[in-house]
Amino acid sequence: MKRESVTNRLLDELPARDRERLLGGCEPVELEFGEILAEPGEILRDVYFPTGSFVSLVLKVNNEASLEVALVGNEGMLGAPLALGVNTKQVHAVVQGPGRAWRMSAARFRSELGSSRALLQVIHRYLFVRVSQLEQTAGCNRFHVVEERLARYLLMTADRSHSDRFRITHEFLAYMLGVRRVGVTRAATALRSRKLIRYARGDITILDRKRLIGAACGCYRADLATYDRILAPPRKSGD
Amino acid sequence: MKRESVTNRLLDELPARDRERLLGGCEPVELEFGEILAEPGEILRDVYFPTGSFVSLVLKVNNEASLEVALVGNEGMLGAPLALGVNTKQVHAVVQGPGRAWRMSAARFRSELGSSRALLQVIHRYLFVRVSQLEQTAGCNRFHVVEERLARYLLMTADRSHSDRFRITHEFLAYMLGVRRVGVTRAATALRSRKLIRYARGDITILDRKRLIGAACGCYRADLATYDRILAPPRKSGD
DNA sequence: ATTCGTCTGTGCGGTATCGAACGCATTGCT
DNA sequence: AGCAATGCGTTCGATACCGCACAGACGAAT
Repeated sequence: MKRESVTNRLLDELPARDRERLLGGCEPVELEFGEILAEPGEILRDVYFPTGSFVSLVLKVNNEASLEVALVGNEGMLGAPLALGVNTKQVHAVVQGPGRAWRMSAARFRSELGSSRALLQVIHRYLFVRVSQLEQTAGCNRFHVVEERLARYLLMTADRSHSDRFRITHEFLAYMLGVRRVGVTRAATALRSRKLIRYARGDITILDRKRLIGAACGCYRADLATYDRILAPPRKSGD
Repeated sequence: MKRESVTNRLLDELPARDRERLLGGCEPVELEFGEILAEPGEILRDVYFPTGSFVSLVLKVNNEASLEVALVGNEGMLGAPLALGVNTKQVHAVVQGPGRAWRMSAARFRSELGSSRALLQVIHRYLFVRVSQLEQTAGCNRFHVVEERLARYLLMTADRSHSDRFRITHEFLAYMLGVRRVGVTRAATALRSRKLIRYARGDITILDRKRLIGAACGCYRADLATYDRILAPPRKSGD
């Protein structure tokens, strides 16, 4: 089910030479579910390039409500804002999918940004994608019903876990979507009754990916399109 | 009411030498209400540094609903993502407050970014602020009621128009907040009955700024704090 | 085997907002 | 002066979601 030797797509974009040097400054780490990689206000010590793992960035509002503002897997990285010269986080970074990642010290990453023009360009483009997807998510949270948002979120999670089956509870989903747990249960029940998903005690399986995409709002497809358009070729006039 | 000789705060951050050279590449323009400066998918031709004017960035969802994702006045600029090497917009840029702005060609701006380290740093920090405020807005749209959001929005507009009195209709506010016009009317009526604002046919006046801040959600103050923390001194280790 | 904690399902009343429709006042145009 | 357009206010029923509460079902630990 789970593909082997998953790599990081940002690193894949780099020329072999730049990638090798970057990886030379990285160490492989195994991230565990629930691990906190950063808290708001902290100085950012390390950056992460997930390969098998993925990380939720969660915003807390009024110290009670919460909402996920980004989901970072092997298509991205944690700590990209360092490229903007700011070394603090505004949000919580929580490991949602356990697995491997490359870790590099913030200082080394900044130094690498200075040495590799290709790296800078990729990170810049990735930041742009993140902004675009954040805009999309803002609209999604405002206009789309829980069931559509849940479907979108499950698809995003499946993509980043490289599997149609993964672990996540209704409680956790509620936390990420900024709704009540009961709201998730209702939406999940609806999706299940349509045979799009199956689940039991935190073990979720996507049964019909195509139709689940249909049940999700267009934001899922829009996110994918944005990523492909900005981060994949064709390269135009340089950075 | 309206202060004279309003400048742009990003430009103000630059050393005099860099600012002068940048302004040398700019021309002053007078932006009119409703003018469209950019549409999604277009190639970005010019960047703008508003001084007296301000511009709404509006996201369209499903070609029907709409939502403002940023409000750019003399505290910011339009076209900052060029610094990320991407020259297209995802959103609509509509002039909401008429007035002056400095305009510069996208090409020249990119060239200036290469020549002025101070400029690059300021733009980078501004981008970070925009991301943070976007995250805040995403949460705001999800959790806060229309009345709070309206109060916040009026305060933001007042700040950028450098006046407690400005023109904006309920219809337009509804468009920006992503709610029905009737929803705005109800919220506005409530604020008026509390003597926080006064309005008639698109002519809005903030009567009690302090208490209006109290009526707004904390997102307004949070945005201001983020801006001051990131863009104002103290400068730390470099970009 | 029993207990306990976790995960999921259901039911109830309350509320913010929606969609649609209509009335009225002011402004601007001819 | 007359007329149309614009801006604002109100009402109606519908709906999505909320907060709270409780009940069953499964799994792990003692």
